[in-house]
Amino acid sequence: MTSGAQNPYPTADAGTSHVGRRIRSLREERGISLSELARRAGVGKATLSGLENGTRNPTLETLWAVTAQLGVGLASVVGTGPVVHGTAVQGVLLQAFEEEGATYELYRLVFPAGSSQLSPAHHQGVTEHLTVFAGLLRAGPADTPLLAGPGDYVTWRSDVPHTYATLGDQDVHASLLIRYPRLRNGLPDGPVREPGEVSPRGAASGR
Amino acid sequence: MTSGAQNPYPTADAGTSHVGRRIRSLREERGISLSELARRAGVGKATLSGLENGTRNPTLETLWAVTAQLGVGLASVVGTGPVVHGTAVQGVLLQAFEEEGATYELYRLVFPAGSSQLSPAHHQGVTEHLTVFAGLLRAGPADTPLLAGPGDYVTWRSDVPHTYATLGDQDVHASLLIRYPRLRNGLPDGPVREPGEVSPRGAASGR
DNA sequence: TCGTGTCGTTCCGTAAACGGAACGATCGTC
DNA sequence: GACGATCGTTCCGTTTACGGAACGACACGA
Repeated sequence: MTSGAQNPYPTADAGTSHVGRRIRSLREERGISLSELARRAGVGKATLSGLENGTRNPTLETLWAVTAQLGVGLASVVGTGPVVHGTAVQGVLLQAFEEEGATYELYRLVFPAGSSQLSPAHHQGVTEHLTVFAGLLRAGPADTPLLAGPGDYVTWRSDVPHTYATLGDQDVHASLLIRYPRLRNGLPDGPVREPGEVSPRGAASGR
Repeated sequence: MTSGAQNPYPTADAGTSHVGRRIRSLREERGISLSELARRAGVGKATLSGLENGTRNPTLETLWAVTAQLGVGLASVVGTGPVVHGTAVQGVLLQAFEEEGATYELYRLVFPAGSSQLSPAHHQGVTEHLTVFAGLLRAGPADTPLLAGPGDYVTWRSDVPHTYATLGDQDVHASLLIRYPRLRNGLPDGPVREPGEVSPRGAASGR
């Protein structure tokens, strides 16, 4: 891998240097020197120096050793996640859960007012579960989108193309839970329940 | 770094293989083969095979290339964060924010009923901001801890040793925001406001 | 002024992560 | 059953990230 050939990451090449800056920042906040951190983490000064300056392409093990000494998780230095569905929507992955029958990914989404977004079909059996916090959003399968306002919960099967479009002049804030069922000989386990409906505000609230 | 010599990570050695399992899992959920993912990500099949099986110690660039093709952030495969303060409390870093004057780290904490925890002093100027969701918790400076119930918000300067102890027979769920002010010639900028008080429930609610 | 200590960077030989190719295994298809 | 395609693993030469040592820059005391 000479250069980030086809890395679609927003700050692909700046990625390494961003991690370096973040680590240097964390280290300086804690008031310890490069030499000291290198000693504590059990890595060479050359390694840490190159890492902080973005001139090296560090190893997972190196990153673990360093971030553990800084008392933070690796996740906090590599950024929280990528943009989910293209350009209009800004979304970051907050957390991923791995359960017996499926993997869940929780995203925080912000749709700028007036934006719309078409997302291609996911793999079979994948479902999306969206809760709107603010604004008005029309989302769901491209042919039969659903309308959701603050507090509303919508869900649909995302193995077909689906859309997101804001209504009104307000930014839309929402959380999106994507469920990837574990494949069993090519066919997914059934979803939690049959999606394709709208729960009025509060009905799907956890607490 | 021959072996995870002094890596205090809970699953230090299992870390690499955990990342590999997670990536394999994500790949299989999407129904694409190892060869195909390697091709799309622009990495060698040998690299991806070794990565998924935990027999290699992948590079940051490799991880980026692969996770980007899987449509997830690097953070989602390396786990969300480390245990915060030792053994009793289970805590994961949800997100880290980098602002002009300070860095913030947001943790999700669960204290098992009956547990208590002593945490050493942080660097000067560091403050902790804790919101209790469920249960009853006594937390704060070791000499003058504060009491907080569901909905309560407590804050203190953590440049002295501080404690956490549950009250009652209920697990305590809470969020903890740690603020690391940026150092200016060795001295931190002032904290947001003078901490050391308790806000009654609701007073500090974000939403 | 001259040590003396520590800072972060650079140099260098070694270990290992990298990509490409070859490999056996497993599936459909004829 | 033989063939072809593709699966994931293993082998191998090249590239490069690694730790240790040497380096100049700077701060502090004698």
